[in-house]
Amino acid sequence: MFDLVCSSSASRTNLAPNDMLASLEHYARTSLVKHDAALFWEGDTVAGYYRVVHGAVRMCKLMPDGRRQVADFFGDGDLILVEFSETHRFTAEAIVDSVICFYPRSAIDLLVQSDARFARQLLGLACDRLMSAHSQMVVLGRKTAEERLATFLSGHARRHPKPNRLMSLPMSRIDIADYLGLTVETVSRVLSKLKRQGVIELPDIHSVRVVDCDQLELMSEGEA
Amino acid sequence: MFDLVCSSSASRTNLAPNDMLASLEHYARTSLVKHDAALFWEGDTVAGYYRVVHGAVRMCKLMPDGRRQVADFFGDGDLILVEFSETHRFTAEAIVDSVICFYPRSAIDLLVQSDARFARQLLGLACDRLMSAHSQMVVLGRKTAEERLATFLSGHARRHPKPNRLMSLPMSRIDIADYLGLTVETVSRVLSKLKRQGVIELPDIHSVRVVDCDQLELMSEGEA
DNA sequence: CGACCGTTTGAGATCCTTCAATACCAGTGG
DNA sequence: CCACTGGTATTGAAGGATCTCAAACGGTCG
Repeated sequence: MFDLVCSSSASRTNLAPNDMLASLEHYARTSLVKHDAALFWEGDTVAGYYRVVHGAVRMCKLMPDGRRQVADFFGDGDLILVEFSETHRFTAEAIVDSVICFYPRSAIDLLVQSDARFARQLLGLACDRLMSAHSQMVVLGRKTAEERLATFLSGHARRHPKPNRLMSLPMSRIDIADYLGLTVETVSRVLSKLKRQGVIELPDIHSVRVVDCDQLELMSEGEA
Repeated sequence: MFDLVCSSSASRTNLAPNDMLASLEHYARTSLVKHDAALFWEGDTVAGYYRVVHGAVRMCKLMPDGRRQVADFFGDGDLILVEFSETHRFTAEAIVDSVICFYPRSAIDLLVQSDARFARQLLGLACDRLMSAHSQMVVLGRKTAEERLATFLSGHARRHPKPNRLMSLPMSRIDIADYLGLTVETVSRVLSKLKRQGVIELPDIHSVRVVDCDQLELMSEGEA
């Protein structure tokens, strides 16, 4: 399984987590996390940091009455950047069976303290994530259901460019709904509408083919 | 005016920006930014970093049709952490006449590269902000108008504890609306309702007294 | 004073949610 | 092989929270 640790390539950011974490591989422990199992729960003590070697992870928060918000999705190669606080403020769960690499907190902290270049790279990663988070606020605060789905799909297409424009959506409709601040029904309705309009195709439940990428981009900003 | 640079104390985070930036004061330039004037615009080249010495700043994004989302507010002492990208992805504007300190990018970059401790502190700041951003996603994606206002007010009260619970809201109702993903009218209506219920008082347009803090906290999670 | 701008309040419209029914698919056991 | 079952997804109809449009209010500044 260890060879999987260095197998990923497509990162969400321009940074290379593999380079960045190369000096940590000595301390890393890789494990398999089953579908819907948690990497950690909100309230848990921060024991270390996780990287998705292969699979998919959602980071979410639950309100007392059960309402849920998915703050972010992580795919192959992504480092789950957590706060420097004592306890986790969010729950991380595997969307599908995933290979997860764990780095003890002490190792990361030591490296951050001693290696300015490493700290710089982590900082860059954190700033990129912060920017993405702020962009997502525009989605949640100001966009219509159709614009939200268009933003989600075109963003996904941009991050995971595929030869035939067929990309996989490992997460369920509920996950998408909770990520976009909508209900499952609305997500389903809008996807059906986009399909009817010929903007996308839905070969199977976890696949989307973006037929008209430009149109999708326009829709994502309400310019269609 | 230079003495103002070191005057602030109440930070949003547990880090001390003043300590952190002490070694940068040599390169810093302080200036006055008028009410509603921009520190920088979306699309501008990132020339450096800004810190609010005294005053208040909003960071926001505009959609093509004029819809606006305020991603964050910055108060006395806050460092406006920007991405390491070439251009600004958001616009920063002064909410009131503000004293703003500017640090050239080269100086910060150099320090980040050379001083692991400094980089570590910036990283901590970035992670804190990231966490706040994720929390705001819950607000924007899943909370009702009443819960949003309650969250905003109790969060503000927690960050700016005042002896008589009288805190200032320098931003306009529109700013609050654009921060919470609501309309001005809804913000106004909910504030009136909270006032009627005796949870808050509104001595003047830019002041709020939190009468029942516990109730507000409960309301912010939909447990009232 | 009077114009202006931001805020508050009211009434009707709308988009999304809620509730409900149906469809679909994989797995299981007869 | 097929019926059964549980879970997820889709589709429909009705309701509701928030938005939109509109008017009144209130403070500020010339």
